[in-house]
Amino acid sequence: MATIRDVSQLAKVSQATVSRVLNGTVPVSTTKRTAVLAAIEQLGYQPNAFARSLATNRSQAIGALVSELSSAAYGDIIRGIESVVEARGMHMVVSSGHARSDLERRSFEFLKERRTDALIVQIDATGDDELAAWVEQASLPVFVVGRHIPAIGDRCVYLDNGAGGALATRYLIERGHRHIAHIAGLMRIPDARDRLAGYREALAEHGIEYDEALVAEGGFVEEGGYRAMQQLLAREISFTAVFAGNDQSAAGALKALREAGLNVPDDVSLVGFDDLFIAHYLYPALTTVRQPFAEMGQAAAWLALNALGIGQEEEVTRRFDPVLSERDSVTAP
Amino acid sequence: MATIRDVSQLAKVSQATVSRVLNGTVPVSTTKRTAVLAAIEQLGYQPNAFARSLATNRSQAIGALVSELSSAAYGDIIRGIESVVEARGMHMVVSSGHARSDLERRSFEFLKERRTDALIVQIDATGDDELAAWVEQASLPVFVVGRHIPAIGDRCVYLDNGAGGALATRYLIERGHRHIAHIAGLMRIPDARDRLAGYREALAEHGIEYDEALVAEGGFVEEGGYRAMQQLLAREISFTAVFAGNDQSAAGALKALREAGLNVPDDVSLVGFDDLFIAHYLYPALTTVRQPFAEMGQAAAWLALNALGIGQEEEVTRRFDPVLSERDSVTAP
DNA sequence: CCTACTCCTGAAAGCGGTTTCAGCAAAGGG
DNA sequence: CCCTTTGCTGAAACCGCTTTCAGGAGTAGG
Repeated sequence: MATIRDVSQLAKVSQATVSRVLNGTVPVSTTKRTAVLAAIEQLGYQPNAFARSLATNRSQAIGALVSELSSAAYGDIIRGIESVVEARGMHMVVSSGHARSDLERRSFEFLKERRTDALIVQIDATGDDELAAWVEQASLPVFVVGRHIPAIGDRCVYLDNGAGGALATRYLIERGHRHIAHIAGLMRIPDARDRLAGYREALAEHGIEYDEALVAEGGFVEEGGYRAMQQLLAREISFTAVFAGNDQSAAGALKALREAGLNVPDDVSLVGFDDLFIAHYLYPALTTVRQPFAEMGQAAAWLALNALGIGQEEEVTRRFDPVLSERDSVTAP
Repeated sequence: MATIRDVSQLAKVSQATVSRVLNGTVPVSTTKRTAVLAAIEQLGYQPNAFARSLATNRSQAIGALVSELSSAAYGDIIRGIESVVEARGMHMVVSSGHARSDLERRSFEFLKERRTDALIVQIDATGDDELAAWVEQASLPVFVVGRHIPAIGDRCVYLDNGAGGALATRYLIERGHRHIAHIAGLMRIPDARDRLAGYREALAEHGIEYDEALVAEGGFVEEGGYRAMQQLLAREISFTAVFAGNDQSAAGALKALREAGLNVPDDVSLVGFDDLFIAHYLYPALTTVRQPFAEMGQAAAWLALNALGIGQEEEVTRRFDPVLSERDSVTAP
C-alpha cells in the first residue's frame, strides 16, 4: 500500500504538503497541487484511516447501538442513521444489545472503546436512570432514539407516544365506538405507559369512563396480544373496538378474534401502533399509528453530527408526532 | 484519557511491559504484572484502538455490505454476522448498497478504505462477473453471502435455490397437485432462475409437463406477485397450486386470489420462499421454503475469521439446504 | 568457577498520518 | 527603497501503541 511518503517523494514535495492537498486545510500552489494529485492517482494512494484517526483523534464513524438487529423497526432506524452519516462521508459501526441489559452495557462499552465520535443508542432493557447516567458520563456525545428520558431530554429523539395513544383512541371514538378495549404493552417500558395514558386521555375527552376491565397486557409481542385478547373476550364485557399497543400484539389479537369467530372490522375494529410493514400484510390490513422510524434515525444522526460540529446546524426535530395510517381494520360499530 | 505511558509510569515499568501484559504476547513477572494491572485499574485506562490498529495493521473489525438495511432478511443476516464477530471481540461496520449498483460500488470502496480486516457482502444489483472481480482484486478477504458465483465458489455462502424450488414443488405434487403455477422472481437474479429450474426439475421428476403458460414473473416484490397472479388467472388455465418465488410475491398473490374470490388453501394452495416473518403473519399463514439467513450470516463470518486466522478452523458450511416451513396455505386439491 | 542458555525487561524505532513552527519569497505600505 | 505582511512550504514533533533488539539477571551445564 502506498503511503503519504511515497506520494510526497513522487510529487517531490513534503508530506505536509500532500496532507494539505488531501484535507484542503491550507492553500497549496497550483503546480504542487496538480503534482500531488497526479502522484496520488498514479499510486492509487488511499490515506490510512487509522493513522489519520490517531493523529486527529477523530474516528469518522458514529456508533449505533440497537436493541435487536433483526427487528423491522430497528432496521428502519439504522437505515435512517446510515443515510445521513454516510452522506457526510462518515461510517457507522453497529452493535446489538440483544435485548438484555447486561449485553447492552457490554455493547455500549464496546463502542465507546472503539472510539466512535458519537453514539446513538436505541435500547429497551436498560432503565431510564441508568441510561441517563451512561449518557451523561460518557466521554463522547450520546443520543437516544425511540425513547424519552426527561433528565436528558435534549439528547432524545422520540415519538410522542401519549399523543399516539390518544390519536388511535380518538379515531375510534370519532367513528362511533364507545366501548374500546386496550391491549397494553410492556409496562416497564415508558412507551407502553404513555400510550395507555393517551388512551385514557382520549376517553376522558369524550366523557367515556375508563374501565380497567377493558385493558389487558400484551407485552408488545404477538403471543401476548393473542392471550390478552383471549382474556378480554373471556371477561364477557362487550367492546366494539380494540387499540393494541403495537402492531405485533395487534397481530396476535387478530388471530384470537378470528379464532373466536369474530370478524375484523365488522364485529370488532382494531388499531395498532408502529406501522411496521407487517401491518400492511395482515388481513385485514391494519390501521395503525405510524412511527417514523427512519426519520427518527436521521434526526438522531443529525444531532450527533451537530454535536461534532459537522452537521447542518439547523434545528433538529426531537419529538415526532404520530400519524394515522388508515387501512382496513376499522369501521363504524 | 490515560495512555499506556501514564500506566507505565505509574507502575514503574516500561511501555513495552504494559503492552505485553495487555496482549499476553510475552510472559511478564508476577510482580510487574500486578503493578501494571493495578495502574490500569486505577487510571481507568483503555487502549486506544487507533494506535493499536496503526501499529498492528489490524482493525479488529469486519465490514458488512448489505443490499438494503431495512429488509427483514438482511436484518437476520447481519444479526448472524454480528453474533459471531462480536463473540470474537471484534466489531462490525455496516454499510448499505441501497439496491443500486453504483452505490454498492461506492460502499464497497468505502469499507475497503476503512480497512476492515475482512468484508462480507450481500448485494443484488451488481452483476456476477463484476462482483467476482471485486472479490478477487480486493486487498482483503471478501466473502459473499446469499449468492452463488461459481468463479469464486469457495467464497460464497448461499442457499441451494434449485433444491428449494424443487422442494416446494415436490411438496405440492406429493399432496396431489398436478397443475402448479409459478410466480417467478427477478430473472436477472440467479436465485430466481435457480428456483424456476428447481420447479421444472420437480415437475419432470413426476412426469408433469412444463407449461410456460403457468409461469408469470413477479419480480420478487409484492406488487409484482399481485399482478403476476392476476395474469395467471386471466389466462384461464386451471391450476390448483402456486409456488411463489419469494414470500413477498406470495403475499401479493394471496391478495389477488382473495380479490378473485378464491380461497387459500381450499381453492388454491400457495407456497412461498424465504420464510421471512411476514410468512407467519399472512392469513392463512404461509407455507414456505425456509432460508436460514442468520445461520448463513454466521457461516460467512466464520469464513472471514478463518481467513484472518482467528476462526474456529472447523469446516464451514457454504451451501445451505432449504427446509420447508409448513403452515396453513397448502392442502390437497 | 566459567560459559551458555533462558527469561524478562527497557530503550527505541517504527506504523502513517496531522500540525506546529520557522523560514523564504513575493507583495504591499510608507 | 526598506520594512512589514501575506502566502506557501518543509522539517520535525507528535498521536499511542507494538515490536525489535540488545542486554542483564538468573539458572543450568560442564
